[in-house]
Amino acid sequence: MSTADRLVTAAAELLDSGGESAVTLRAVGAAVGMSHNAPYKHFHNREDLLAAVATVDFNAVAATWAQLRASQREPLERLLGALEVMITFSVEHPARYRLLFNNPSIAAQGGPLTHAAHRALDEFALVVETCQAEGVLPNTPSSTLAVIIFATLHGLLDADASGRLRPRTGWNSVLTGMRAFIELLG
Amino acid sequence: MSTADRLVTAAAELLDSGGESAVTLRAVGAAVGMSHNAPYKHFHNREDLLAAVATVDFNAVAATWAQLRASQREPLERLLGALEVMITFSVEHPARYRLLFNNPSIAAQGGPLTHAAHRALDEFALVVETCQAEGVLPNTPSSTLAVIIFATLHGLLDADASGRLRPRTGWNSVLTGMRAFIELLG
DNA sequence: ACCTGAACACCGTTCAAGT
DNA sequence: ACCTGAACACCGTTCAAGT
Repeated sequence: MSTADRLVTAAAELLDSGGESAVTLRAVGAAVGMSHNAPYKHFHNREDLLAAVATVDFNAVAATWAQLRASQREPLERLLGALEVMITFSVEHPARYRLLFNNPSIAAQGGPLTHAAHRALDEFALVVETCQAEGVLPNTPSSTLAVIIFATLHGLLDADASGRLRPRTGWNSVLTGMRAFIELLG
Repeated sequence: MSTADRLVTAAAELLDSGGESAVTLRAVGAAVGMSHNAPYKHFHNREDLLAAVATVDFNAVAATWAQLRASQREPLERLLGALEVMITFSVEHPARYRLLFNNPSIAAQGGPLTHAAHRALDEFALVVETCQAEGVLPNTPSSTLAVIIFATLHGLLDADASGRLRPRTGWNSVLTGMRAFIELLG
């Protein structure tokens, strides 16, 4: 495992355990047994390191979705499965989820991160397309429908993270809301 | 205008001009001609000051929506108008928008902020209800439908802020996407 | 009650120096 | 090429002191 990879892993673990503010270069350096200056030999700055974490996570999510697409489950089950992957990730790694979808300054970096984000959303769009081909979802342009569905998912996750979802809807999970939403579409 | 109000106004202006990182207590203090320590006499800490900005903004949005509801426009136009209010706010005050809907640690503070957020979302739900009564929107429980619509709006705004909306959909604005979405519902 | 200025324990980042 | 340690210019927050 390269030093760069170990730094990214350490940053991801710090995000999980203490949130974004816990990811100081000093803490990252200490986690890999180096000085607080070591990250600068592998990343341009702190944001660049965080972007590397996001890139890894986008690729991991995309890979999970690709696996799901290759499975033999029913189209609608595949879509709900894809949503569940994202929901689970946001629950288990809230700070890293925010890095993926709530951080304009990091998204603006472009480069490999943008590429990974595109790849992930393309994979999601393919799952949506399968549902459309089977008549489970309306026949609007698949790229825009995928964006709408994903936007709704993200919006519900954010509302949930802010504690504004449960008291208002009574839903026991974001997935319950997404089921209701997909039913509205179909 | 009380010192507390001036501090909140200064913080809001700093958010607009330089984003959240520009809101240092030293900058806020200087903006009102006081020391960097003055805010502590009116707010518990930096987060508390930011929460006060969010509270003011939630109330302003709620007031605009209330005005819209009292107008004599068509139900669907009122809904689109309500969406446009939020879109405009997010474009003109991106950092303050993120404070309202993208900041779990601030939302978790509870108190007047949570109250203002509820008031705003209640107002939005009433606009949705009117559309349902007129048969423009499906007849699901209005509180959950309002949450779904708002979640989709927020998701599209976030995708737009991350630069991931236009290249994928070609929509010239988030409102275009919301029109497509509402058409899907109706 | 409200405000100031010094002080403290942090940060990210830069730079000279080492291997 | 990779890494270290000192240094710099910041932060939020605390505290003693003033009015």
